[in-house]
Amino acid sequence: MSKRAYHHGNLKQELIDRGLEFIDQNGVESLSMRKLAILSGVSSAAPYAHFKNKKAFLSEVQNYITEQFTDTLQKTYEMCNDRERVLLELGKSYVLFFRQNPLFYSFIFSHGEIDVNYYPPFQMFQHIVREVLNELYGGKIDEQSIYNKTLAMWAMVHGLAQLYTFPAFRTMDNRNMEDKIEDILSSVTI
Amino acid sequence: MSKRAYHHGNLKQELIDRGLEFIDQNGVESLSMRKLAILSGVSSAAPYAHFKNKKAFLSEVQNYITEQFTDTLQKTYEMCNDRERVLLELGKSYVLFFRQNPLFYSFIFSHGEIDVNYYPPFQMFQHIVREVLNELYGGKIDEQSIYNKTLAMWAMVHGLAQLYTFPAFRTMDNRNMEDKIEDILSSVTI
DNA sequence: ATATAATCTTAGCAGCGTTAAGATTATGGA
DNA sequence: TCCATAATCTTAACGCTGCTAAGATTATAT
Repeated sequence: MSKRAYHHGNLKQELIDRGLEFIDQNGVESLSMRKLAILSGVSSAAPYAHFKNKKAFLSEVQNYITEQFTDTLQKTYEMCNDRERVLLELGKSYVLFFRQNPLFYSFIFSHGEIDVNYYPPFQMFQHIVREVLNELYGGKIDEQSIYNKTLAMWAMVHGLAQLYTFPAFRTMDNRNMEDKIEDILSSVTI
Repeated sequence: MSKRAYHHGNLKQELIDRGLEFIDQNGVESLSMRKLAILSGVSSAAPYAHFKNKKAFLSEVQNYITEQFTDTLQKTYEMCNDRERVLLELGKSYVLFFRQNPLFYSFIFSHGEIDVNYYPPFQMFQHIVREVLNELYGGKIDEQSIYNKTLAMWAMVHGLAQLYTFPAFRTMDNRNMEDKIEDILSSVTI
């Protein structure tokens, strides 16, 4: 594992980690495989022993972020005992994740490869909306209505998440933000 | 104006037009100034007589698209006589614009330069939400509540617009889509 | 111990954004 | 109408990029 070793020992993971860091600070646009390689103390062609091409590399970084994101939402869901507030808390968690790392948002969602119906964060919304509606109106809600309301709520939260990645919203501190997000989300009703 | 003229005559506009076309078909990622120049029948350095750099060029294309988008929304607003449906129609118009040109969405919104408070489409939402609330609850609505509901509605529509640019939603025909969008948007209430 | 596979370096290709220097053409004032 | 100047274009070049081929080095598995 010495610095002068011919074999790096952990290059693949280091490239991913440095990629994450770079995207977080500078965005994908200016990321280059060569820079990442040099940063990792390795020649500029070395990454191609681990990734087919740049696209495949970025795809792995995307998956990594998506996992972190999903875990964050999952923890929020598990930590919330008040069933009336779970949708609100999930929304706040969703928005805050991308506010903390604004450049992740466009990196993840700009290359349109996700199928929403199988996207874990969306499925979580679906699960919760069903819970909420069941509690409100009993068991007699049709599936179409659940799906529509899920889409509506998810779209609102998702749109708000993008909104808060815009520069005009970067000055706020997080305390204020949480309250504002809550006010916005609770200004409409399912 | 002949093809062999040393001076193109209309290069700046042709570059923008071809840029629009290229982004619409292939996305920004694979756009290069050199290709655009060749496509326009001109040497690869010619564009730099009209644009400071690639970023400035893309910025002009962005503005062009945003103008078209704003005009589309404006026309929808003017054509809708039923005041109870104007918010719904605006939302549908918003979503459909980017569904017709999905690659425009990420191109416009992925580089986070817009200030929502001065973004014409957002201002239109604000205007309409104020109208609707005035009609519903009279003139006694506080500004904060209007702003929150505007953000909520805009975020929902904006998020839905992104949703419908994803591949999984590209198979639907437009008739079905309009109905579905309407169902989704009207599944929540202000 | 040795064959094989994995990992890395070096060198090089074509394409990119951009600039400098110079050629060509349009424009406005004498 | 002529001409200086500005606008527009070409050619050539720089350093950067993604990526590949060929070969060097090291790990692994029999």
